[in-house]
Order: sequence, then C-alpha cells, then structure tokens
Amino acid sequence: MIERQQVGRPRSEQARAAILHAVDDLVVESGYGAVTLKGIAERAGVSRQTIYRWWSTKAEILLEASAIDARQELQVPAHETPAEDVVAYLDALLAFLSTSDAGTAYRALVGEAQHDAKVAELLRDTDPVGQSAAEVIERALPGHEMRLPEATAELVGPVFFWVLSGRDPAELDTGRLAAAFLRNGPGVSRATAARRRGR
Amino acid sequence: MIERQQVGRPRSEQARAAILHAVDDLVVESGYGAVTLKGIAERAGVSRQTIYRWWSTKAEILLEASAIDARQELQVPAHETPAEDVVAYLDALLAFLSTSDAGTAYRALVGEAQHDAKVAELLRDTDPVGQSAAEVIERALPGHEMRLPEATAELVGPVFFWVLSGRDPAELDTGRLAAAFLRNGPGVSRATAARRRGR
DNA sequence: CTTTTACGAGACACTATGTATTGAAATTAG
DNA sequence: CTAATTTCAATACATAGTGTCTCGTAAAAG
Repeated sequence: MIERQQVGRPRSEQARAAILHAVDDLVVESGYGAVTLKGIAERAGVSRQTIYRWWSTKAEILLEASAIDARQELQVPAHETPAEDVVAYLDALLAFLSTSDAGTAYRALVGEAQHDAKVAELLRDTDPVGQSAAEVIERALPGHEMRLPEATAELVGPVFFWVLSGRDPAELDTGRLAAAFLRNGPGVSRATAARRRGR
Repeated sequence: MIERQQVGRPRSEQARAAILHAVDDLVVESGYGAVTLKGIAERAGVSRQTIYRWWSTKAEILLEASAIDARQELQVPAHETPAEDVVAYLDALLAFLSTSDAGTAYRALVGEAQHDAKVAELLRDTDPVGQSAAEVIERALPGHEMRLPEATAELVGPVFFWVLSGRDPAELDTGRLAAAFLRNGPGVSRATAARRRGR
C-alpha cells in the first residue's frame, strides 16, 4: 500500500462502488454495446467528470468491475486426481464464459481488445483465464514436461474457441477435452512426480 | 443463382466493389474502431443511403469483404503425412489470425459477435476458421474416431486463444501443438484408414 | 481559515447514427 | 417513345454519445 494523496477531499468510495455496480448491471441488462459513459453516470447518480477522472475507457471500468468475480469463479477446489481437477476446471471455465455475468464482461473485453490496443494490453496484464489455467496445470500436474504457455493454450483454447465462436455450450463434451489434454500433457504421472519430490 | 429484380435500374457493381474495398482499406489503415459508415461512404465516393440499402451494419460489410480472402488464406495444399498437413494448417491459421488483413477483419468480427447477437449469428453461419479446420481434419485424418466439433475446437482453439488473448505469435510453437493434437486425435492411422476404404 | 483535491451539475463543440426527401440515371414492359 | 420501376448521389434532419471545460460546493489537511 502506498500512501498517496495526503491533502484534499478524499476519493468517494461510494461513488466508486456505484460506478462499478452500474457498469456491471448495464452490461448484463443491455449488453456491452449499449453501455455508454453517459448511461453509467446517470445510473450511478454520478457526474461524468467523476468517471473521467478515474478511468479513461469503458473497458477499464468493466475490467475492474469484473476482475474479482472472474478470479473467484475460475477458482476450483483441488481434487484427488488430475483428471478430476482438469474436468472441474473446464466445467468452471465453460460456465464462466457462457453463463456468468463476469464472463460476459470478460468476453466483451476480449472483443474490445481485438480493435483497441489499450484494452489488449490491459487484458494481457491481468488475464483471469490464462492465470487460472496456469495455476490448475501447476497444481494438478506437477512435474509435467510441457511448456506452460502452450499447455495453457491447449487447456483453455478449445473451450475459449467454442464459446467465442458462438457454439452451444450445452453441446460441448468437457470430459473428452480433459481426456485429450491429459493424454498428451503430462510426461510423468502424478505418482512419479510425488516420488521425485520425495527424493 | 436466383433471377431477381427484372425491372428498374440495376445495382451498381462499381458502387458495391468500392464500398467493400473502402471497408477493407479503412480497417487495415485505422483499425476497426475507427471505421464508420460515414467514412466508408466518403472513401468509396458513395451516398450513405446506398450503403444502408444493402447492408445494415459495419460487420456485415466487413464479413462480405473479407470472407473470400479468409477462405483462400486458410486453404492449405495437401501434404504427404497427417503431421505435415496439421502443422501447415496451424501455421496458416496463425498467420491468418495474427498478420493477415482478412484475419484482422475476422478478429474484429469475433469481437463484435461478443456483444452483438446479429453478428454472432452471421459469423456462425459462415465461419471460415471452423470450416477450414473441419476440412483439414477430414482430409488429413480420415477414419478418425473423434467427434468433429470437439476435434475442430481442439485443433483451432489453442492458436485462437493465443492470438485473441494478445500473446506474441512469434512465441507459439505450432509443431508442439500439432504433435499434441495428433497424439490424442486419430484412433486409427492413415494407413489403416486407407485399408478400410479399400475393402 | 486557507489550501488542496473531489464532487455534482451543466454547457460546449464535435461527430456518428439512422431516416427522410429530392431529382437524376438506368433499366424493363407495353 | 413512354410509363413504371428501381437505384443512385446529395443533402438535411433529429437524436445521441464523446471528451473537455467551467462553476459552485464539499471534505479533508495544515
């Protein structure tokens, strides 16, 4: 924590929260396209100037509004076997991307990133999907012999593509995907890895 | 071909081409975000009304403008082995998504589809990436025992995620991805499949 | 009480949107 | 040739969002 701003009226936490909630609500209600800074300000009961003071784009606000929820929803409890871990994660990822409010926000951000370099950078810095996937891989498959970036893409990619290309989430067989990922993934079994760590 | 419009002034093919080219140029020059219908009209030397008559959104025009190029760039010549085929396809896909003009348009469309249901439907009907991937799988791995939708997602997904999440295309090891895909993919070898067809 | 910073309210110029109107051009049917 | 039909360019219009600015007020520190 850095001590900044010793003097002057402190930032209104109420206004901040109202803005973030307003964005969340508006995106879910009317979709990202219909969200405007004007609308956010009115909904939050806040002056537009107040928004511009702290954020410069819709995307920035949306990222801040959804980041916490995103992390939480992509956090899966540890399971006994790597297979269970991976399936649970893929299910969570599918639910996040296709049904969750935070997921809606995330997809909107990915969309914006395709034609807005600032958003792309913003998203690269704090990408909840990529990070959560990397964590799961490290946890479920310690001692694996994959390159982590590629492994992350292999794990996340299929679900990511499925949802973002508009396919029906209900028709995706995550078990199949998990099996495929595990088949080519770990160069060593979990037991082997445990033995290695024991030595 | 359906015979429509027997009477009246025919649609100007010149205007149509000018509009499509203008969109192409503008997207490449200034990015999708900066493209406006007004700008397209001015660039193409065309009335705005003429655009509205034939298309209803930027996305529609862009799809029409890039669809042909997209198909062409994702078309890879057949190779000797499945491995070569798959690697060649993944390289083409990576180049398409990350460097090609048509790929830029495609990514923009995928982005729009995340907050525009019309675009999503439009893209679902004519998705050059999904279709080309399915073709490659059927060609390179006849007799495979995968469900085609999941297999398509497994093949395309990692590259798709890599690029759309803003990772550096130069750092992606497509050979590794291809190997992983092939390892879990074909239930039968190409030779076996050929034998089967022969019977 | 003074200084500093944040706030709400509202005005401003600018730009894009989507629709409508008008008159000219290009084509077919009779 | 004429009438009907359809497209076209040009232009105007109301609506709405953008980003910046100003003003008077509120809340904190010294």
